[in-house]
Amino acid sequence: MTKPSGKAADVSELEGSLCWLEDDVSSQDGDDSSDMRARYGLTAGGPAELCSDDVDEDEEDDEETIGPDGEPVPKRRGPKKKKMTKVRQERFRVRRVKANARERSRMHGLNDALDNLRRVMPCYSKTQKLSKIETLRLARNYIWALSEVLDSGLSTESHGFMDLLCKGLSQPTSNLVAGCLQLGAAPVMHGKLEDKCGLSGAGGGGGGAPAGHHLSFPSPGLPSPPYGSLEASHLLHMKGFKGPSYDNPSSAECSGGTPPYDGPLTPPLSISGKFALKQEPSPMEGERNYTPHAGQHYLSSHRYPSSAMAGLPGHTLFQPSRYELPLEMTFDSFAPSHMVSSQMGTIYSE
DNA sequence: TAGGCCATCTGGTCCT
DNA sequence: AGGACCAGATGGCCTA
Repeated sequence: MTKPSGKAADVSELEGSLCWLEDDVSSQDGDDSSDMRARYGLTAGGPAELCSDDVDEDEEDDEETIGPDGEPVPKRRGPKKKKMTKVRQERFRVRRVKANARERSRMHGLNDALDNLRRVMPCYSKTQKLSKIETLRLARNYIWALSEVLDSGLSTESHGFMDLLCKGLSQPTSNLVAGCLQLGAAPVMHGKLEDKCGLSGAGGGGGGAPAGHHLSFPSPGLPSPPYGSLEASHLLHMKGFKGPSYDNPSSAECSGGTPPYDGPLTPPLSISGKFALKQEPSPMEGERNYTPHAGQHYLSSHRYPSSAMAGLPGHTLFQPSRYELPLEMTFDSFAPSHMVSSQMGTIYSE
């Protein structure tokens, strides 16, 4: 998956040449070092400069330098930089390599989380992946739209719902989303559940869609597929579908697609809290006031349809929490294959 | 071919 | 000292 990076190759070759070979480079006629600095964006204030200090240090040692006017120049303040010995060079190189590996790993983790987020978006397609930025935008819109459904009774079949979903998205993404909503969901459910659980029926596993479950959105006159697919398991919540018990632990084995969250047990879910605290202006602000309850409704609606939830005995809403859920955990928990997660048991208290 | 998207490397900063 | 996080730079790939 990792494609070879020309720069990486270059850098690996150059590794060590910018700094610890400064002596050699600077002694040559050509301006190789400045070329390399320019090419890789190293500034005079950067490490190359530090290397120069090292070089100077070698020359100056501990003596005070003499300025051009013959007056002694005071020694530079701060900790004296150590000479770049071979051992230090090697140690630096090893450290850099390790740091690169960590950074790669970190970014992979970030991308995994983003992938998990993509999977719970209303349009998920393995072939046509949403870009990172569009995924985040759509996720925000999706949460917003669902909260509208619960708070304002906005119909998931209305233009307004789709408008909310597509707000701020690029035209291709908007088309994708609209196309998904247009197509309905049943086939997708199959694909996803089969992927993760080897199930062939839409009713198995976490939640399941009723046979023939279909959303019919007004045709916006969009271009033809290929589009991604509407995630049926999301919409069935919106439509009040009451599937099999999500508390059934035996269904939890379907959650193999995503690594389990190793962190502390779910704190009181706080999406609402996060929304309540949000400061940045949004394109949707001014259209409605976002209340902490919206997020709670959202959470609840993913576990139980709102209509069913209303009848739950003694269910209580959670207080907004200072905790923030890791993104991948938050959405994993809502993913169809994770709806049976035991963590979800923390949503309600009786 | 330009532009968008992405992966990777890198140095800086903060924290433990 | 070392790890996590971040942002900038760079080059590759893909598509209109």
